[in-house]
Amino acid sequence: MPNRLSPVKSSASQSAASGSVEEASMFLVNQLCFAIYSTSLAMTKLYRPLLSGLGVTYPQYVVLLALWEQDDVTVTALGEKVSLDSGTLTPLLKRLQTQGLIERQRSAIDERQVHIKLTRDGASMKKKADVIHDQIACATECSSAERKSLTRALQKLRASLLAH
Amino acid sequence: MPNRLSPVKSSASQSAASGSVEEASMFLVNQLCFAIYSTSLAMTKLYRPLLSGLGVTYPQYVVLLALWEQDDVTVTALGEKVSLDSGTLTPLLKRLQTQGLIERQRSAIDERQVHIKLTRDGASMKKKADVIHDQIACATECSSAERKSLTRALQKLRASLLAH
DNA sequence: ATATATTATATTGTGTACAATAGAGTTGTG
DNA sequence: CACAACTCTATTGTACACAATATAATATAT
Repeated sequence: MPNRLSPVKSSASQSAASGSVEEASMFLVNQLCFAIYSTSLAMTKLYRPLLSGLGVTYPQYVVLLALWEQDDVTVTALGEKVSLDSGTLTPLLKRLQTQGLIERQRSAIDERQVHIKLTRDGASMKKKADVIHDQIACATECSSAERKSLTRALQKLRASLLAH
Repeated sequence: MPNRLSPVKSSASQSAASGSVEEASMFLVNQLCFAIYSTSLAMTKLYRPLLSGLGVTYPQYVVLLALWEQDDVTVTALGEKVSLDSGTLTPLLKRLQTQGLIERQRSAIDERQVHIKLTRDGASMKKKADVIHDQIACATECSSAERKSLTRALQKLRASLLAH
């Protein structure tokens, strides 16, 4: 059911790039922000089939990466590391818990805090994830030096964006 | 109500970076994919307050950018340009229509197609958006050449990712 | 000690993303 | 023409993201 749309004669061609185009930088595809946005989408799209074998999404994988690096952290500490707030993390962590990859334990010392710990399954998943890391690195068709350089440029950009 | 969490003594410190870390590239913050992901989040976070003045989100703004460049396009053509499918675009376009920024007209020639056209309001919003574009460019703290170089590197990376 | 402020996590509501599917419309082939 | 294959958009269901808010616990100030 194509909801309430008055049919009309379709006029194919139309205007292009109206207004003062100082140069190509005004075009959508040449905007830095769109490049970041669309590359991020492409990246998660590539990860999806690889991670589905582990039963996790890319954001969940990022949380696991953080935990493999430092286990037994609070939700807030984890959120700072992966750059997500409780509104995103709480349901995400519940899903990881349901899958038996992590445990959530409220601290007895400060009962506001919830400590996140890897289970045996969650910890052992690291080995399989290392393979995926290599597959993605290969798909980038970048040398290690290129990846490192691009990563540093993005880190610098991100810091500038967060400062404003 | 902190749902069913058995309280325990909190043990603050713990292991770090177990396993064979060839070098710093294994750390989350030094991974290219996380840099893209987190920079994309930081970017939309910076856009949000600026775009809220126009009453649109960043993805909606991207769609408008595409339409300012080429008006009267089908949903599929728009989707290819902004890299989104109908599952995302259909509800997004309905919101833009509700706000009176676009019109959706089913083609009489090929009734499968829906043509998206800017309204007067939608077209005139471009001027305000140009100001935002400049503000964001400023926040990047990058020179025009740096932005261009980074954009090109991301375009190349995205093409590689999409090819796999 | 008690009121106040602050902190940590959870909840609610809106808006993406996208896989999978549906369904109407069009095209190609015999 | 019949009819299968294909195209285009919409729908459904799951999972982020995040602002705003809620709630309980802790810290601070008086």
